[in-house]
Amino acid sequence: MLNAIAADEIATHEINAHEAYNQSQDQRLPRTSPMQAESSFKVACSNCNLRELCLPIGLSTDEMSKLDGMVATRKKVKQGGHLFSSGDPFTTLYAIRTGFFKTCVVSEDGREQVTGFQMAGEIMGLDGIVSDKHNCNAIALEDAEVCVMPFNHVEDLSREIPMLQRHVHKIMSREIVRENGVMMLLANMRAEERLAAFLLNLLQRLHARGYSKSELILRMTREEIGSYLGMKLETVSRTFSKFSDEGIIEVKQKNIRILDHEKLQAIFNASTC
Amino acid sequence: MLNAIAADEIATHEINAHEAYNQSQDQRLPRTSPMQAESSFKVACSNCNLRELCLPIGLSTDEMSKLDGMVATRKKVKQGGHLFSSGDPFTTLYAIRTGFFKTCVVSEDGREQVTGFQMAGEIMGLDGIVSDKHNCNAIALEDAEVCVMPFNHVEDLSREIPMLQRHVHKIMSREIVRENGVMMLLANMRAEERLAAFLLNLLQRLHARGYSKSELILRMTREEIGSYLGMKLETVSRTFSKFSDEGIIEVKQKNIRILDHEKLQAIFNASTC
DNA sequence: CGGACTATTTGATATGCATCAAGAAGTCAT
DNA sequence: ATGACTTCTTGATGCATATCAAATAGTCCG
Repeated sequence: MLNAIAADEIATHEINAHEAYNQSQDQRLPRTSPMQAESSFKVACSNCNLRELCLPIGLSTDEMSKLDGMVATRKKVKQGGHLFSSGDPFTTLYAIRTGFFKTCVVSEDGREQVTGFQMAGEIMGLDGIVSDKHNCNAIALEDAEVCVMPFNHVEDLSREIPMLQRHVHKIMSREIVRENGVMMLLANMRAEERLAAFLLNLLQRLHARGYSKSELILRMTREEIGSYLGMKLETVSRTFSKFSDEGIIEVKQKNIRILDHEKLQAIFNASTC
Repeated sequence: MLNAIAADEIATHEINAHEAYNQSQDQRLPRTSPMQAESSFKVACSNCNLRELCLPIGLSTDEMSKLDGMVATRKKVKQGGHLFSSGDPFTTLYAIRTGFFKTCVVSEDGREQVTGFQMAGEIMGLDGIVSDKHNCNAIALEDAEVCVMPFNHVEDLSREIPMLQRHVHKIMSREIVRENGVMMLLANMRAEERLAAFLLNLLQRLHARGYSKSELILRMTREEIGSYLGMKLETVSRTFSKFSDEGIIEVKQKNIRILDHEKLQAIFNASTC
């Protein structure tokens, strides 16, 4: 049933991330860590507290040390900055360490279609593999840092470490399944259902990273939400207001508090029953 | 610009297929070949006249003979039959040899969202990798035959043959990019633009397989088209009629003849300018 | 061939969301 | 803090497509 699809596939971006993060909630995102001079520290996946999100689990220490060669370097991107742009030559994948991104395609006249929002532990750049150049823009919605993983390193290591090979395949498959879910959302759901699905998806992904299930800060504008969900910003705003009137959520600008998770879920489920 | 995206990515499903097929148009699809007892012949990619669609180009004969182990067997699917269903354990990918498929997700009450249409040379089953079970149904829209490629064979061979590894990555990336295009179509375009995009996409893929650029037979119903394009079957029908009235196409049931390719392209471009 | 079914077309009407518009709230830079 | 800018909210109206309905065409099978 659609519900199952949505709960598992639309909404779930990460496997095992949940468990991993329940263990160490208070050291979760070192966004405000005093150590800012990362370049002087060794860039090592083996010490990274996001490795449960990015990497396969159960690697031997030997394999793990090989993997440390995968990330060539790190890169910071300021809010509003482009990590890569459509047409850029594709050479590397990126894993988000901190921050929040959107990926989008922009037409000549400036209209944009947001194709996804990405957060810590998620991989960007997969769209570039097919034609050796990027197919979309990746723009930071807040100051961010990413791990730069040259794609031929990834491929070389994948041939040596079958578990990594499988992991890469799963990441790509997951993106395919996610987009399947978005297609369904765009083709079949009404505005309220879309927004409910969107919020539930964000909540779940954030929860897997140790954040609250009942509160979130939107990093994107109403217009960007609308673009992603195939509706106009006014409709996004109205729908937020409607949810607010009905006591389902509390909206204070970009701060959203979930007052009635069940009802939100019910609105989303409505589309499937 | 959107046009470029659409022309290259929404519309293009295959690379190099075009060139390959211009060379040997008359032996293209052996659908009506007298040799029906395939099981008695060796299943070998190296002799397959679809290999330019499925496989990387430029392999050595040594690599090519290794590859012959990739396809374990072939499988026939009758019109209306399921190649696989949502929830089935995932073990293999499938390459279409002959016939035409749709992939879709179905909700409990029977409503379906078509997520794609697949034809000869295209790969199905990628959605199953992430969770080791299939995430959608693959249903034959006409009698079909597929090559069964156990996924662990594919992974084993990928580690030995870097060009195959890259090829597998490209196929998955292409699917991601295709779905990006569909998202844009669903979120931004109006009915006429969607149908124009759909027809142009089919025409291009068929042309790459040696078929006419100005004629096609729809293997799917209006309802299936509508599901894919996020519109109701009545709207699909009306839009066909409109195109017909305007002299852009000629519609005889499932037979479509393109009378004014330029105009069709212009309708599609309209969405991007 | 004939009957039952499915698929398609076309018309009339309803509706959800887009569009247009204007003001309010929030943010940023000086 | 002040003004300029962006983002957001809310209202009024219009339109594209959905919905409901019925007739026609095509297909399948005994």
